[in-house]
Amino acid sequence: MINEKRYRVLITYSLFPTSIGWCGVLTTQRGLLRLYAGYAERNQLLNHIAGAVDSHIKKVPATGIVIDKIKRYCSGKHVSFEGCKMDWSSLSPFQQKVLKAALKIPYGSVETYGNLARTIGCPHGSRAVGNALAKNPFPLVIPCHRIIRGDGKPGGFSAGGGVMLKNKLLQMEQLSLQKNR
DNA sequence: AACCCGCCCAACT
DNA sequence: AGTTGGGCGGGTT
Repeated sequence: MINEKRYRVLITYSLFPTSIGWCGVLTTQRGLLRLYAGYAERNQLLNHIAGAVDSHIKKVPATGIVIDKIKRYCSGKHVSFEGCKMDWSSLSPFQQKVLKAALKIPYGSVETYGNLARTIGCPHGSRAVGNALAKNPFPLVIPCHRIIRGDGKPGGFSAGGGVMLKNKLLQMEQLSLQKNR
């Protein structure tokens, strides 16, 4: 449960619609705390956030560099999220390792769970990698949708929208690259 | 410490 | 196209 007292910081939230559904961010002064993406209804997203947060948090306008990038990414642009400040404080060392490795997968390309496990020095940890990615607090920004199964199937996707959204994002990235060739 | 689960994988059938 | 056993981190009791 997300709690301002535990984090010892103020948390604010913003909601905004995109072409892949309603998105939202939770932010502290340390940076991005949570990112939600792909909700069909604004209220679904609101309920989800309300269920994850243990205190009253302040709503702020959906502006700023990160939100801007998310909006541009969702509209099919080739966006780099490099330089986005994120609050990693609630994540285990293993999860941080997995997510930071995932961050290096370039726009428009994919990697398998097994290969990612190998690159972080955990050769038989594919399933553990999947577990860590399932709890990715920053979908889109950390492109967990670019990690697929070894047999070519998409695998799972726990962010709003599920595997449908995962496929849509991959397709969107392919299309964007083809256009700019 | 034991137990269970999960965005998996390779090697089978 | 299913099934099986292995493998791993993390949460729960």
